[in-house]
Amino acid sequence: MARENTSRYAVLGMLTHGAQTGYDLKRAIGGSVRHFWSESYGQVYPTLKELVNEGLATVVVESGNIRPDRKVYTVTDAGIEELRHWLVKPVELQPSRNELLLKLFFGRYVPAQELVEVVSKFRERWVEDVAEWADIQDRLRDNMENDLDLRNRLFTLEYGRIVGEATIHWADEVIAALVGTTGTEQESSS
Amino acid sequence: MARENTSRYAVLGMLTHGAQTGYDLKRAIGGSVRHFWSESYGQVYPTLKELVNEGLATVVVESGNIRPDRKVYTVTDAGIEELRHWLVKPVELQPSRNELLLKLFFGRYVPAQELVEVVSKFRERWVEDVAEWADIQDRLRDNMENDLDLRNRLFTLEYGRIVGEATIHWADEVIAALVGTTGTEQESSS
DNA sequence: CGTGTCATGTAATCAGTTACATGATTCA
DNA sequence: TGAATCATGTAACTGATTACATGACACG
Repeated sequence: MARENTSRYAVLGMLTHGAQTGYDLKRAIGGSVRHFWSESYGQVYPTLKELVNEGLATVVVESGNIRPDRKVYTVTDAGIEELRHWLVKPVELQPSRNELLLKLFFGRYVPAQELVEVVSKFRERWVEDVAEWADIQDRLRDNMENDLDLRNRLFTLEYGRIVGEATIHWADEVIAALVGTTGTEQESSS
Repeated sequence: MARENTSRYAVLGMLTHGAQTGYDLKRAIGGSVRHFWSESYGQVYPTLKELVNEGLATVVVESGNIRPDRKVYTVTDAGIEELRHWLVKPVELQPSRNELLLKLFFGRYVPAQELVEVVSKFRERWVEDVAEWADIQDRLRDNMENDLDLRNRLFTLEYGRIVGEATIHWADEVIAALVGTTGTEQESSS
């Protein structure tokens, strides 16, 4: 089964959202979509080359005056079509690997107190993330550029908020339950 | 930075939870932890070999009477120690790639109606999953084997329920917002 | 008699990160 | 003067999946 190379679409999409160079692209991905996507240079540059080979983008080299040659990429109509085609395909079920849950599952090998600490740290990270996203959400709404991109972007931020709060809530429950059993002896030798 | 080879711990952990052979292990992972973990044979067999090389497990070949040689693995004390060591380490922040959010983010290139469909399918899958996990949760609680493993396992199922419900709730909001704008023209040509 | 289960594994390939390599310019 | 930013890329490696290869037995 063709494993879906989603990086292609992330790159293609960001090009339609104003990014022009590989460097640009990487920064843009580290910006507005960083809470749900990431790419490395080792992925971005080869992908751009491929897109050009396949006619989904064109490149113009801006050499001369400034620093290293700047390669400015532009999406072609075929590129937009490719993006559209991907957009309407139902999402693949994500690989679903959750390391924290795996640790909890095998949790009997350490004292409850240790589990509490691991879950607490996990919780703290979510608290920070949710706060950050809520912040971006507020600033975006103030900007009041009332277009489709804004609406869609708010959806993604809202996801972070809702799912994040649920995660925090779950962590609270788990911590409470574990603290309730502290003192209860965990199996501590094989 | 050492990328954390979590498969090792999944394999190690499942060995402590009753799995004995590679085949076993794969099935066990496809069972009780399938909603948050998965492994392929191509990962399981080499990992088992490594664990033995590192003294974290031992293997006894059961040849003779039955079909192909059955290789029965057992975790050593060092293996349990290794598992413990991993358990108390804070979880790495997950790569966080969410394809659905990426699609929403680039959503302006397709009509709102199409987005509604993509989100709806995503939602449906979560509804099924949550129902399934709630089911397992109920059955487990009835079994009433009141040990630590049960408690920890219920935590993982509870995660699925809470986060799943939040996800469904979010999807409802998004769908409602999108349906509210159907008819509003999306940009449909570059 | 064919399908499913038990049971092993490897080779090819893919997706992705990290580290390396280079180098000018700008700003504190 | 030294760090940050702009800007390119490649090579090595890792983690993981998929497809392939083999084969016997049990059950309907």
